[in-house]
Amino acid sequence: MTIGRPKQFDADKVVSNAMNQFWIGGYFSTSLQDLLACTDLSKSSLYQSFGNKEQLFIRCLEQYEQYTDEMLKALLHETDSGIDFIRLLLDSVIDEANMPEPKGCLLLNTVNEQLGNESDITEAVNRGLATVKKNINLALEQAKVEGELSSDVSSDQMSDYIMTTISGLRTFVKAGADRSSLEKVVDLVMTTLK
Amino acid sequence: MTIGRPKQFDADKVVSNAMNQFWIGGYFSTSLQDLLACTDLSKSSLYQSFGNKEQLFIRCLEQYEQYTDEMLKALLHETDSGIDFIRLLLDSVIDEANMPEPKGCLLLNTVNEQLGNESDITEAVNRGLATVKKNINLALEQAKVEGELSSDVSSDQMSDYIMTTISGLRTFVKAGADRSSLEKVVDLVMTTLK
DNA sequence: TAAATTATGGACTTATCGGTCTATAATTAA
DNA sequence: TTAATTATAGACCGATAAGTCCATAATTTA
Repeated sequence: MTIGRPKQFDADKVVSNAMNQFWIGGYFSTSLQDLLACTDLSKSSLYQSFGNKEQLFIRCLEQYEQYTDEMLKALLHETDSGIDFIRLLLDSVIDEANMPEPKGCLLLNTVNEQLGNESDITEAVNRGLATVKKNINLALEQAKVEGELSSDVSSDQMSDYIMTTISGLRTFVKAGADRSSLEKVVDLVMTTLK
Repeated sequence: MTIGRPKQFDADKVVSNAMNQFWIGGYFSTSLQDLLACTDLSKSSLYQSFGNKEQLFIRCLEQYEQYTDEMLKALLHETDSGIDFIRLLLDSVIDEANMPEPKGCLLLNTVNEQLGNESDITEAVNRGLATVKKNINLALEQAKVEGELSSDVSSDQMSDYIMTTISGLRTFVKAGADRSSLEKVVDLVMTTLK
């Protein structure tokens, strides 16, 4: 048994709250004050339990990766076809259009923050993006089996392409683009999948 | 004639230097100290001549828009076909891949900074993006005239699509993606243009 | 040369940043 | 009940942020 006062908080819940704050505000703009407020932790507890802002952020990125992985796997599982999965994915991206403050994707947001030489963060982000890509790859492979996608095309190349378009769409959602114009872009992207 | 000591600096040159600093570091992370260093201005001169950081930034965005517009017009003029222009444009985007610190596009960088309610900045960014899109649109119209692009496709829709892919490519350049994989994505994008 | 005008240098202000440290409260096993 | 251990609150720190202000230097016209 461990000796001493037990933790007064659930670490996963703390990370979850911090993750949402980082998601909304970004790494740089999220202050320690913000983190203390959304986690209901004291400064000492946060530093003692999570090290510092950067280490907490990395835990948030890892939790985000895990959540996203689960979400994508569930979506693929409940979708009839791999192509439909891609379509649903792209639609979900532009669902944020015309919303007051679209959050986008925490991983892509972080890439675009240009954090420079914070290599630990960069690595966590790239692990997360690789996980997303893997799920897209799975969907494309499934589409090939289903005969909806030519087996000639490289799933790897195509999943890079889908990732790229998702990223672009997310940026234009943030730029305030109309949903209707983004829908037309999605239509065009989907024509590539055949 | 104006009375008093004349300005000791060229305003356009100051804006140009500041623009480069913002381009490298982003709006948020570029401090007044950085701006004073790269412009060789004193704090008083900067505030007296340019108002504040935000107003200076907006002038930088406008200069960036102007430079980019000139650059794109020149490129289109010296390119044989509208399709070649698009290809060259996409290639130039991924030319930054595997470079130590890719700067990307100042306008897209700014969108991704999520500056919230700084509406003057948002407007300047969207003006700039509209200018870029207009040039892409011109190239697509030219491609139609040249018979390289079906007149059935909507240039407006297609230029939104090209803008989206450029944005996505820029993000993945920053994420450290290989040039070779990005080239394959560009190949896939180009197949849409026919 | 004098008066008017503008540019400039730099001290100063207020706020906030991430992070440290110490004293104390809480909880455990023995 | 005591000793060990951990959690917590909050004062404190140095650095830096954007921005203000005033005295002074420079240049003009008259």
